[in-house]
Amino acid sequence: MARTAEESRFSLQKDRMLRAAAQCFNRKGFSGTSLKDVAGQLGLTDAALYYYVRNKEELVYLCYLKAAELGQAALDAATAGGGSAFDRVRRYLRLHAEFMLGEPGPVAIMSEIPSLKAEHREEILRLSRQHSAQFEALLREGIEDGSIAPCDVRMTGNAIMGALNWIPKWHHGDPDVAGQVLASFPDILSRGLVPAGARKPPP
Amino acid sequence: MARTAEESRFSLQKDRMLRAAAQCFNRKGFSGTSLKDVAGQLGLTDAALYYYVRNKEELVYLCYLKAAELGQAALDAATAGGGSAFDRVRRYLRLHAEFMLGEPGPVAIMSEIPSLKAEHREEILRLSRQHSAQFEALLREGIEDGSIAPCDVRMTGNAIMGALNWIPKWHHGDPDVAGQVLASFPDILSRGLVPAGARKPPP
DNA sequence: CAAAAATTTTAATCGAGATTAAAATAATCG
DNA sequence: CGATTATTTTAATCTCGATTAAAATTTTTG
Repeated sequence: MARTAEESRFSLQKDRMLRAAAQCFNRKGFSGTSLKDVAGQLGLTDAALYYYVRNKEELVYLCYLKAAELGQAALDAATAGGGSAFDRVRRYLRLHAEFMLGEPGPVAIMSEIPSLKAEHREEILRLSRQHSAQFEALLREGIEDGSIAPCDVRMTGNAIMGALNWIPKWHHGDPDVAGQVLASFPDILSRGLVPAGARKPPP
Repeated sequence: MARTAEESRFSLQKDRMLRAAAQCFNRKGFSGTSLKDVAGQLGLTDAALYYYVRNKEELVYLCYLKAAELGQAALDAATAGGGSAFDRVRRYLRLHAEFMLGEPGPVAIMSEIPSLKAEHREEILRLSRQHSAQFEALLREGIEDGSIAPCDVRMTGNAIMGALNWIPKWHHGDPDVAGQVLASFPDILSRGLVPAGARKPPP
């Protein structure tokens, strides 16, 4: 069997597992979901999961890792496009919202950080801080180029992230709602960033 | 023993218990916290909790009930003061932020809703929806009196609630940070609500 | 102080879920 | 096809935490 084929098949299965796990963790939390729950969604026995993963903790860890990866990708994609910092922020808001609405929706689990073993926790927190820092840098850039009103970037970043991260708590897979979110969140969250005087008065 | 004295002492102890429980639930989630954890914080044995509560589920339920009560109080207090709808929203933002920063911080647990038994879940969801509805009504009022820019009130409400509810995830009891939150969140979250043209241009 | 009520502890039960090892099955390769 | 590897299941173990009943302790009351 070719190594690449082997690995691709393996990671396909593993990917399904991670999606299932993330879904469960989002619904019931780390301690609240049993391996049987996750395995059940895949039509497997709980013991089968140990073929892919060393233990339950590693399962959350991998979910987080993938979440971090996707989040980073969203941030990169938004930043890459060019335009004013404000424009890039807006793109990011859209992409992040899409991300939070998406099936695997791994990010919402961020509540389960305490369940990670110290080593993994450090790594995930580092990635998370890095992500925040990058977003805050973007805001700062916007303040300098004048496309964003001066503000406490740390707090503003936290507010925006919170609004986005909270989405899975009330969006219960309803596609109509998803549409509304995508249509309105970028506006709602970027509106407060517009510098005073840059808003066009009503006609 | 006078009935009132008896009850007040009882509820005092019970209150301590609920605070401890809420704190644990926020940290480790429902399934993640053992009764021993909660009891430990009170210097009691796990079994002692059963004197105050029928079982673990009732513990979360009571936490939620208290959270709903406090949240409602904040909303009432903000609404009572009068002023434009925008002013009332701002007061609410401040009070809600204080609430989320406060010691018992019971609200963040909203993740644990699935752990409630159907009957309790219904009640809590009802209260939660009622709270949201009231806030949205306030936004709608502001749109009508012109103090708030037209928007999708449902989504705007969700965004603001999310930003507030997420606070406990990153505020780890640091009093400095608490100060920054109170100083900036009302601004940050209300800035986007200001109608176009109503913002004073820079001098 | 002694009885009654309130509060907490001890000790025991009980099931659930994580983890493991060995066995069974399925897939792939030469 | 037969051998080898990959995947999953069975069955067993083991710990932890919820729950309960009975006993002990503390508090209150008359």
